[in-house]
Amino acid sequence: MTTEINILIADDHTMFVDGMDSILSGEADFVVVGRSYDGPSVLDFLRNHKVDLVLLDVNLPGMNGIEVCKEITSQYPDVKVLAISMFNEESFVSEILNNGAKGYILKNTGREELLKAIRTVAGGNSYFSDEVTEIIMKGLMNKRKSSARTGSFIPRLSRREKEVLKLITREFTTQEIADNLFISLKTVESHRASLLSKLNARNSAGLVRIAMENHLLDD
Amino acid sequence: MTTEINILIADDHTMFVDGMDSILSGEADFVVVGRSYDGPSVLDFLRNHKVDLVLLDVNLPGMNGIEVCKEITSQYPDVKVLAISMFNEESFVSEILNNGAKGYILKNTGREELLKAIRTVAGGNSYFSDEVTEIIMKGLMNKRKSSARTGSFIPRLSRREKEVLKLITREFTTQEIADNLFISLKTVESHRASLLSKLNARNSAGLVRIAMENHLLDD
DNA sequence: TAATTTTTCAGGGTTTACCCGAGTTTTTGT
DNA sequence: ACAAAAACTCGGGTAAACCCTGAAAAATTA
Repeated sequence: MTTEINILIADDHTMFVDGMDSILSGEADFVVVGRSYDGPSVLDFLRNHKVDLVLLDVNLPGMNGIEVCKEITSQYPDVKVLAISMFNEESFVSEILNNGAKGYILKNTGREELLKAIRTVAGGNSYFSDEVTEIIMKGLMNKRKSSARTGSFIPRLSRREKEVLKLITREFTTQEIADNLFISLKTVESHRASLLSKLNARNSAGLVRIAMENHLLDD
Repeated sequence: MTTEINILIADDHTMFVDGMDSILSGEADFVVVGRSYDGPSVLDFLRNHKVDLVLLDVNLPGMNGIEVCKEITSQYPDVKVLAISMFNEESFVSEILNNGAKGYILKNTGREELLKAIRTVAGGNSYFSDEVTEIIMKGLMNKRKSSARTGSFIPRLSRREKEVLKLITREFTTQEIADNLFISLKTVESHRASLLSKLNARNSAGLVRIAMENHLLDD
C-alpha cells in the first residue's frame, strides 16, 4: 500500500468539482475523500475526517478562501492547502500565501500540471504555476506602487464604503444616504471620496459603472 | 453503433475543460472532438470538423461568448449551442438566448444535470437549469410590471442622447462632453435632462446603472 | 405638406457633488 | 505590545450638476 493522498475539494461550482474529481480518481495515489461548497463546511469536514490536502477555491461564497485558509492552517497545521483561482491577481496570490497556502495555481492550468502541483504540495513543498511566479516577482518589485492602470486592480472596500456605493447606485443623494445610514452628510461625502480614490473614478457615474462591471455589490 | 454526439468544448480555463472532458469521456454516446480557448478558434474548428454541439463559455477572452454564439448559429445552423457561465445574470441569459443558444446552465451545475442538458440540447430541444428558469421568469415579470404600471418601459433614445449617455458613463463632465461633441454646455444639459426623463432616473448615477442593465450602449 | 421629434441654445436659480483638511477610533503587522 | 495603517467621523469652500422656462432651426415622419 503506497502512501495515499486524501484530498478535499472545496469549490462552489459543482461542475468544476465533478471534473476535478473525475481527473483525480484516475490516479492511483489520490483519494478524493470529500467535497465542500462553502467555507464553514470545509472546517466541519476537517473536524471529522483525515485529510492531507485541500484544493481550495479562493473565491468561495460566504467565508472567502483566504479566511478559510487561515483557519485551516491554524487549526490543522498538517493539512496542506493548494489554492486555486480563476484570476491571476496579485492581491489574491500574496494574501492567501501569507495565510498558509502552500501553492497557488490557476483554473486554466492543464491536467498534468495540476497533478504535479498536488503531489508537490502534498509532499511538503511549495508549488506555483509559472504565471503565478511571475506575478509574485512583479509584486515584490512593485511592493507598493499598485495604483498603476495596468490591470484593473480593485482594492478591498470597507463595510461603510460598500453601503454608500450601493445607495449611490440606487440613485440616493448624499443627504438621503446620510439619513439612511444615520451619519452626517459630510461623512458620506468622505466615504464617497474614498470610493473615488480606490476605484480610480472621477465621479459617481464612474463609481456605478465600475461597481457593475466588477460585480462589487453581489454580496 | 448509436448516434454519437460530437462535442466541442470552448472555455479558456484549461482545468475546467479537462474536467469536462473527463466527465464526458465516460459517456458512451459522447465524443469530445475538440477544445477551444477563445472565440475565433471555435469558428476555425467548425470550418473543418463535424460538430453537433458546442459547450460555450459565455465569458471568453477577445471575442465574447455572445458574439461567438451569434456567428455559430448564423454560419452553422445545425450546430447546437449550450451556454455555460459562472454568473446567473439576467442580461447574459436573455442576450445569449436571443443569439441562438439552445440552453444555458451554470458552472455550479451537477454532473447528472450537465449530461441531461447536453442530451436535451443535442436532441433539438432547449434546456435551462432551474436557477436560470427562475431568472428568466423574474425578468419577464419585471418587464411586464414596469411596462404596465408606470409605463416606464425604455423609450427609444436619439443619436445625440446615446452619445451623451455614453460619455456620461465614461465619467466625462458636462463641459467635456460639450467640447467633445462640439456643442454648447447648455445643449448637453438639455440632452441629459431628456435622458433623466426618458429613463426615469434622478441623476447620472441612475443613468449609468440603467444604461448598463439594459445594454443601451452596445451599438 | 403638415406634424412631430430632434437638436440646438439661453438666463437664472437651487441643490448636490467634489476637494482640502483633520481628528478620533479601529484594525493590522511586527 | 507597540507602531502603522486603515476606517470612520466631520467642517468649509468651490465647481459642477440639476431644475424651470422658453424658444428657434433642422431633421424625421406621417
